[in-house]
Amino acid sequence: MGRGKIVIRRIDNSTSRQVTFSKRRNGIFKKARELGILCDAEVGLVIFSSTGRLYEYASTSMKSVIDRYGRAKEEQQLVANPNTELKFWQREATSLRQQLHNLQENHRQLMGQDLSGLGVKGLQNLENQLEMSVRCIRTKKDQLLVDEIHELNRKGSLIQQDNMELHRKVNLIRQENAELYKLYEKEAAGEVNRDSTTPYNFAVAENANIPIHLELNTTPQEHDVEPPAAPKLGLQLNP
Amino acid sequence: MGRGKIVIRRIDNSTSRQVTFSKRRNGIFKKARELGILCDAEVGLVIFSSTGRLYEYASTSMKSVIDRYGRAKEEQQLVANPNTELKFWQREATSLRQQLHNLQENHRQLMGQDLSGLGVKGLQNLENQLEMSVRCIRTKKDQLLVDEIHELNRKGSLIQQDNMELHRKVNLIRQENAELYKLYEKEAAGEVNRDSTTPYNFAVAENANIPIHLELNTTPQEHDVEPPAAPKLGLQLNP
DNA sequence: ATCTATTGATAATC
DNA sequence: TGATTATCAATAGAT
Repeated sequence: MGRGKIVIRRIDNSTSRQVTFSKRRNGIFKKARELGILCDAEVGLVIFSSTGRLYEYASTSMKSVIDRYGRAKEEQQLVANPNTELKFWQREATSLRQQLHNLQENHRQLMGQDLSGLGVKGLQNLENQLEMSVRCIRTKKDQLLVDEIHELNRKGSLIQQDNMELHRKVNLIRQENAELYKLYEKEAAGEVNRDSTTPYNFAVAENANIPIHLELNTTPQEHDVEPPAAPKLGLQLNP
Repeated sequence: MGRGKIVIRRIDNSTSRQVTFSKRRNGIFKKARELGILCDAEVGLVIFSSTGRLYEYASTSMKSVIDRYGRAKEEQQLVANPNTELKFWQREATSLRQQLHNLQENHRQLMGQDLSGLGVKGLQNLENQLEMSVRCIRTKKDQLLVDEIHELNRKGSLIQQDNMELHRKVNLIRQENAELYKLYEKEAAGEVNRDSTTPYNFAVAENANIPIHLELNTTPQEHDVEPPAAPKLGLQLNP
């Protein structure tokens, strides 16, 4: 792949050799990277130039690659100490990596990707599973909304009770005042001179006839597994 | 560098991924070998496939490369100090466990379980994601079914053509026979004595009027992303 | 470094 | 898998 064909043998000219080294080094690093990404592989590449310089590429980390290599080849003599605990953790990591890999595959399929390995049957199963999930989630969501509505209704009820209580008290006080007012008028008519100052200012009746009418919908929303329409958010009032 | 350009991202289809892995693995090994020879370099290449299989190439020996690498990086303590090594693996396991845990949680939620940590907003997101997944899966499944129907229709068309061809031939032969029969009758009536044996037995007309009528639905199913109803499986005939 | 004519690698296909 | 080929990518050689 160049202006001319070449035979694969050591390039004598040191300049050409270095130039070729540079070009091909970049090429092979690119290839290594692409292989790692395209094929989901762990790749480690170490190159020492003829001048002794080190160039390296690793899709994960060189340490990870070399360690994994050592384990794969069962050459733990690289790790002079055949430590049982060390082995334990290495096996643990391997196992976890495997689980992670499986779960990732599963996860991708649940996300609707990477479906090429599945037939109609498998896709049907997946679809059913997802629909079941959606039902669960909808149920949960609806439950939350219903709970919220109940809570709001409960608070509303309390407030309404308070309100009625206050209303009752207001009425009582109003009556009381009305009576006091009558008493005062009578006294003022009989004895005008005894006390000309008006100690109290009765300004009660003006607020007495507000029609307080707040009724909360306290009947709970029926909680179907699949409600015919999405429940409306918020407190619902029946005026 | 192939029939079509590709983008460098993980290949979804696991078969293609493996095929590509095989080809590119060979390619990169060849490149590594050539680089080593042409440029007088020491090269070490380690590849773990996504299934965990190890492939390796070293211009000298992998041990030599790794040792030299270790010396070059002056990280021999990683291999020498079992304590550091142990800690590394413990951290590795912790990290993997964490990833696994996150993914498992996510996975359970995608399966409609363990939804208690989510609010209405989160549930809505989850629901949307799942519905997107279901759409992907349905699209894929429908495509498979539609392909199957097309294939059946194609085969049906071929058979029908065969059938019509045969029908045409039968008619030709029937005509021929009818003419031969007339010829024979004429001869038998005019020269009764010359040849009294009947050499042929014409029994043709009885099968000639079978009404062959087989029409296949050759119009392809429209392939909407979201078909209004699930397509019916199998070959559809228009009688 | 940069530029191309070429060879080489490989994606798609069977 | 293993071959085949149309294409794209890498690179040898020149500048």
